[in-house]
Amino acid sequence: MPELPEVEVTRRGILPYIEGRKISAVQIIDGRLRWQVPNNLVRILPGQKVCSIERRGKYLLLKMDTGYLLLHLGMTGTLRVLPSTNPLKIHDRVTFEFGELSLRLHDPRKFGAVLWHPQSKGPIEQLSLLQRLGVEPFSPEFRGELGAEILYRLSRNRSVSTKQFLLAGQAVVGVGNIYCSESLFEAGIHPAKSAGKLTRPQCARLAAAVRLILKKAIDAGGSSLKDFVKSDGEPGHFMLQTKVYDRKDQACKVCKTLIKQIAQGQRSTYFCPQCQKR
DNA sequence: AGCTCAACCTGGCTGC
DNA sequence: TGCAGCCAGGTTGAGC
Repeated sequence: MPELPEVEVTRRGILPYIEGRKISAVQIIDGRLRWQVPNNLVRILPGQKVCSIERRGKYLLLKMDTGYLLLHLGMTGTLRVLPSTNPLKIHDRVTFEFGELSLRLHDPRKFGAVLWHPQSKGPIEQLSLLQRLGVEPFSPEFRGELGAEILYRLSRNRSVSTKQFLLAGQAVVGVGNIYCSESLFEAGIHPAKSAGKLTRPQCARLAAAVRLILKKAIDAGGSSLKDFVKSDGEPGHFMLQTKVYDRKDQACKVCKTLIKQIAQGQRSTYFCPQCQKR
């Protein structure tokens, strides 16, 4: 689930309950995530206030009094705010207590991450994990022609497919496997086209498509926010109605041609061979 | 530098 | 039913 829209919806969902509040306790139920969750969080975090909750790519950045708490949802992570009296569920990995409320990271596949970046190590932007990320799709730097220019410039002399170029997030962040297929369809670009051969008009269409698809997905998820605090159960699935993703052998919603599925870099790509051209 | 691919994990579905 | 095999929303890092 967690591509940029889902992470952003999560950020907005937990914000009203967590921002400005102090952590009272931390429990690491199973810290063997992508990287080992630092054990000292249990000691460091209690008493610290969540000053703000920001997002960079698919990372959530909780600004604390003495540093940043970085959270990543990986492939299967969810963050929920629950009454702290609720019992832990299987696959709950870390729980942050805020008095009567708990913020819980639930992550069956354990590809998520919980990291600590103390103020003493400098600005969060200098963290190598964040430094290699492309620009934010909704930032001024990616608005209008600037977005097209970034895609065009960074794709020059690249032999990888446009699908892999976009998914890598070096140019623009947040486009995961689902929204990558959807964005390429929206832009009418064949996923196997070499990134280096993208024309300027194609880059312009792709930049616009990325902004549109991600925005639509965020808007669709926003409607589920009112139910963000639940005693039990999963957050409602708010994935955008897809035009190509997971629609192999189904009719294209535009031209009725059958949607194709191919593998690119060990990931599935879906596209319409009629609507999307090299 | 850029590309490909294995690896990290668990669960759910398909097909025998 | 049981079980093997395959697939899944992300990202790093090794090896070429």
